[in-house]
Amino acid sequence: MSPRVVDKNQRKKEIALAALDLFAQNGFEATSISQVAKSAGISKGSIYLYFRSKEDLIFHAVGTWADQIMEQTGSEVPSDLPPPERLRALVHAMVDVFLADERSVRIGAAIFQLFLTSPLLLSQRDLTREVFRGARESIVDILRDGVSQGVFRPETAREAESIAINLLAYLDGIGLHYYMSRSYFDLMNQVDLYLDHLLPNLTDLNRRPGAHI
Amino acid sequence: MSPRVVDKNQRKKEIALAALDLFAQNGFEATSISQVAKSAGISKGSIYLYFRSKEDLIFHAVGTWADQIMEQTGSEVPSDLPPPERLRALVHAMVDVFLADERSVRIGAAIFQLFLTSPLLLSQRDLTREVFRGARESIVDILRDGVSQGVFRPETAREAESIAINLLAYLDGIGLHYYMSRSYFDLMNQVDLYLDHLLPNLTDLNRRPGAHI
DNA sequence: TAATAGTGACTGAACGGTCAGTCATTATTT
DNA sequence: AAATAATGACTGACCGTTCAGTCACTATTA
Repeated sequence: MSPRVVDKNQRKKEIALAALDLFAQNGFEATSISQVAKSAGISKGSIYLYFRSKEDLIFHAVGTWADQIMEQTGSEVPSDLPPPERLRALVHAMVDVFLADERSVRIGAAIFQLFLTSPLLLSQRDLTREVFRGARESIVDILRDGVSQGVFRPETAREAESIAINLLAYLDGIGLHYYMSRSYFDLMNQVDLYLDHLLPNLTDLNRRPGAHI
Repeated sequence: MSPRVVDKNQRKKEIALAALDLFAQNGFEATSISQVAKSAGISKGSIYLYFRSKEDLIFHAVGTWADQIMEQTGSEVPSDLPPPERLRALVHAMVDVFLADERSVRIGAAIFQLFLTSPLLLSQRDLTREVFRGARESIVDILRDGVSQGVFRPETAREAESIAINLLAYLDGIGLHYYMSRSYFDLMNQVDLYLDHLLPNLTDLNRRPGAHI
């Protein structure tokens, strides 16, 4: 029935990954379909055998990227550590997987801008929000775990969501700043400083909140 | 002998401001000169009487925006407060001026991406780095001031630069996340939580660093 | 005052180039 | 032969940029 058989899904993924590299280098708009085709070693027309439009290609490229990030981060954190160290290990894994790879930061920045400028494009199935939700839940789990073990202050459970939101926002911010002013500061040192300032607030059982003013 | 005279600089600023709105909405690349001309109420050709190129227009638009931001932020912080409250006031001012205005966050995000994808374009006179430097120095000044007044721990002086870097990175990150998932969390609450977790580390004179693990 | 000459702001058509997307054709398999 | 995969020339739209010409206004002249 059918001649030369190609694994459509596999090929789709290959093209998406080739596209992802170009997107990371030049952004979505500045990357042309012709470039993607050349980089993937196929013709321009063939792209449209696998993707309905450039928008569709962007969507799938971002999707495969998000999958990779989620997979890698999750598999790097040992689950038998005490909560404070587990939190640190998770953050380090996030930095290793996401922030230490310039390509990922570039893609992240491009996605951010896409979100801000044309919300309709990605918000339909909002993939990236899924990524953030996964990361946020991992952090909240550790915090709640620490409270029930008596290692973290009880208030931490109530603030867990907000703490996670701040932590993830910080990581994105420091990643952007890092690649804007390369070699200006040490990325991991900054991240550890953040944790050094955060953790005492969670562990010091005697500290009264708001006592600093 | 002489025809109608317009204030070239004034007109230039008007066009730049009109362009800025479009840039904030659609990003730099997706905004065409025709759109800018239409929005500014002049013809396409006239743009090139005031700017050498689109790149030149982008540069001036970002410049006027940066000037506005710097001006507004600086003028909002009373200088006679004790350092901890002064730091909080400065951060609040930054949030008010920069983060509470969606347009500014959008422009910021666009600049970030421009930096990452085509560093040559803006890095020539790197305006935005100037903005960050100004903000960073304001924070460092407050921290050093607090140490010499005996309100902040002596170590704070040594860490001042790193603390400022983290704070600014956090603010950018939380701003981006805020406008990505609108109405999901309260911006100022999150920022105050960050400060609540930071300030005790600066003020508690008895705390030993790194004692949390 | 009235006519005119001189000026720079401004215009919009046009240009070369690039883009996303299409489709008639060819290559490769069963 | 039949069916599908793959191609790349092609299209129309739009881009940034240019430029010859127009216009509104003013200074000078009569």
